[in-house]
Amino acid sequence: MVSVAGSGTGRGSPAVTLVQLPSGQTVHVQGVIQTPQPSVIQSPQIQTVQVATIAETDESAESEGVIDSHKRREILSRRPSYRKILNELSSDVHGVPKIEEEKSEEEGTPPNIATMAVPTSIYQTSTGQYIAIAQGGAIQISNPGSDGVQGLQALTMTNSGAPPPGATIVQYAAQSADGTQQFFVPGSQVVVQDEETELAPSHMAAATGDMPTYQIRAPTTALPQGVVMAASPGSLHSPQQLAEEATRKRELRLMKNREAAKECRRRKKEYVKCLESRVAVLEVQNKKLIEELETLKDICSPKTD
DNA sequence: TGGATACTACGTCATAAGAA
DNA sequence: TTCTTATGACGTAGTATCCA
Repeated sequence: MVSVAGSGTGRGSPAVTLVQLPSGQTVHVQGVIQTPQPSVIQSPQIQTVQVATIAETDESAESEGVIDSHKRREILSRRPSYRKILNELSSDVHGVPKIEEEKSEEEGTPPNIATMAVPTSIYQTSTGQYIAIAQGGAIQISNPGSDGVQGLQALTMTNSGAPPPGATIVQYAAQSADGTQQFFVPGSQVVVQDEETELAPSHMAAATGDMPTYQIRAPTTALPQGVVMAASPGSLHSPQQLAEEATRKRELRLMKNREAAKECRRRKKEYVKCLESRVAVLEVQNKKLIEELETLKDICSPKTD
């Protein structure tokens, strides 16, 4: 018979178990699990209730037909965020990385992702792209339908070189540009994609490859066909302008939400990866514990020849 | 080879949670 | 209180895999 008395099971300190052998000898055994860890699968009780509710509603939906989607949404949306769960886990358990906050992501921008400054104006081109003019003058282009890395592109204003008088060469860091594109920026200027890159200074063309160039010009008398001119904020009078402003706001909101959703999915993937690695660690620990148990059994019940 | 199914990524909507 | 952000849910499209 082996009696086991737990001690030192406080958080952060390795658990030392006092094992009393049949011979009266006591052995201090240090477990491989260093802290009492909550299960990664552990979730607030409400989540379990929700799962049950989902199954129930699904069944009832089959039998009764249509269910109240609002009610279901209300039930489903009570789940705490995975980031919160993981970060709480991280604060409890050493070794579980926290999901990075937005701040840290801004500090360390991935090389392929353009810096996203807070835009002051957002415009939509005739091809459906969004042009965000940041306060610093940076122009960002977002392609709807493309992913976050390729969809958000930064334009670098390069006034250096030898642009034509009154024109600013804009480097368009697009990975693919199909067709001629034209769009406007505030200040009654027009951004026009050059048909040939020859307009760009040769040193710039060499540095950017086949990158198309854009010029910001004073608008000509006639607007080019297919160009969507966004209304300047702050000068709205007619109902049509108000409607346009509302549309613009909606597009901006959608664009922000689109990016947020992408980011959210990225974090969720990260979260799932963390859980998976945690499971792997726990499985190893479990294995070790089983081995430890076998060893103790061998010690406690020596073979009688 | 073509249809069925599964998987993945995306965009949008609704809403909880937090910030201002 | 209002605004912004984060995220679950849902529908859709593209792609991969399986099977007759």
